Amino acid sequence: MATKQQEKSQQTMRELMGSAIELFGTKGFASTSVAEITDHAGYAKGSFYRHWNSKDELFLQIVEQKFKEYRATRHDRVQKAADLREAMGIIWDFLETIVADRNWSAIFLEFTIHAATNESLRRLLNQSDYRLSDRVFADLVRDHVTSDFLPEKIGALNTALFEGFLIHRALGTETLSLAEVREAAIDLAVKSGTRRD
Amino acid sequence: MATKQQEKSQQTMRELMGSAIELFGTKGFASTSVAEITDHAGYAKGSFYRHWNSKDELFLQIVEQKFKEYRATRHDRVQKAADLREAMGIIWDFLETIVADRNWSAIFLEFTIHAATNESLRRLLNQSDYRLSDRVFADLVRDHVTSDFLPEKIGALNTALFEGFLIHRALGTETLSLAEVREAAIDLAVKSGTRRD
DNA sequence: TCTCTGATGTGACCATCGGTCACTTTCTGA
DNA sequence: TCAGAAAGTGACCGATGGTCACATCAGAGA
Repeated sequence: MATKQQEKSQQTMRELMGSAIELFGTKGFASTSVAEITDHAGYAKGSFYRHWNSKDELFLQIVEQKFKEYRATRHDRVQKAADLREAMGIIWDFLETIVADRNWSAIFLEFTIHAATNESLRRLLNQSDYRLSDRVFADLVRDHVTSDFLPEKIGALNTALFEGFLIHRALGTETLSLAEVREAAIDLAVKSGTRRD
Repeated sequence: MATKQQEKSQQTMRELMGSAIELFGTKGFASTSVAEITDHAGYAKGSFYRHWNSKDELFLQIVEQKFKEYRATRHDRVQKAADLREAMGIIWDFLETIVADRNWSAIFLEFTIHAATNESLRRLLNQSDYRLSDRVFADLVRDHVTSDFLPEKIGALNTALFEGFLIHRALGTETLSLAEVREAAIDLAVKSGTRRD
């Protein structure tokens, strides 16, 4: 179906994206220049802008792809939870998948803050394809919440605690382990999501 | 004591810093250029580098000053707490002082992430003069912790939740109110800091 | 009062950045 | 075969953080 030109174009995009993933992954978003990405892949800088309108746009595409991968390794398990605590455990298994991608969790954080000062980028990033979404979390726990605490708020508390932990890690603070944050977050969710007696 | 030259130099620094505080406060750290800061204060760009070695250095100085102000409005009350819950309440009064400085809490976040990728800047920022410190928090709650959960970890959980909330706010997510985060954080601290029965 | 020294102030200059565009090369379909 | 479209190129643009040779000025010693 695809013509030789289209094939070539997609091959170039793959090469540039591979180069970008490698460089972003080692140097971060801001510290990696477009020229470095193209040089490393053996192209001229202009080629980059044939395929993407901006560095941000390529990065968003990488984020989307990475989150798809994360979800692929975890998503099949999310519906089987019997209660809120188990649902939270499955959610934190997913979050641990992200943390395991050592460099990238810090780079997501970097890009998130970068996007916060840009209206349209911020709107894009708030979509669930590009980020942990309060809404997605809410859908996962909704059936198990017996209190009148909104499921969305449980999701928001969890993502806040998770991203706050990422900041600590990015700064090299070793006070908290992931396991401890996980336990605290789950306790918090169970406490607020269970009807008080 | 100070010669007229020293006087002049300090006056210039004050003017440049005032200009910087105003511009950072409205446009953020990255989006404010050194040339803008000096222009707005009526100096040439070179003058800036007579007084500071970098844009980062000036910003650190501003952060230090601002945290000193925050502490000044709150610090006198911290020792009076009767129990862990009350100590946490006082700590969150302090955190609310920071949140109340609407733009700046977002800008601290921006600079924190910016500093995370720079070894020496990161080390500096981890000092308590420039940041919420797990250690300072720990000292405030230590006397009221009856479980064997480390006070430092209580501090870290709190700052993580707080800074995670700042990310949500920076992205314009309105799911959580500050009051709700405060309540969750205090519950979390009381739960983990109180001996289980 | 004059002069020398060192601190303050200046703006042209530098390398680098994200992004643009006129141009060349390569491919496609009639 | 050949015209037009798409892919690839690199000089160029304006803006950035930072530098530096030079100008200006305050103040101590003569």
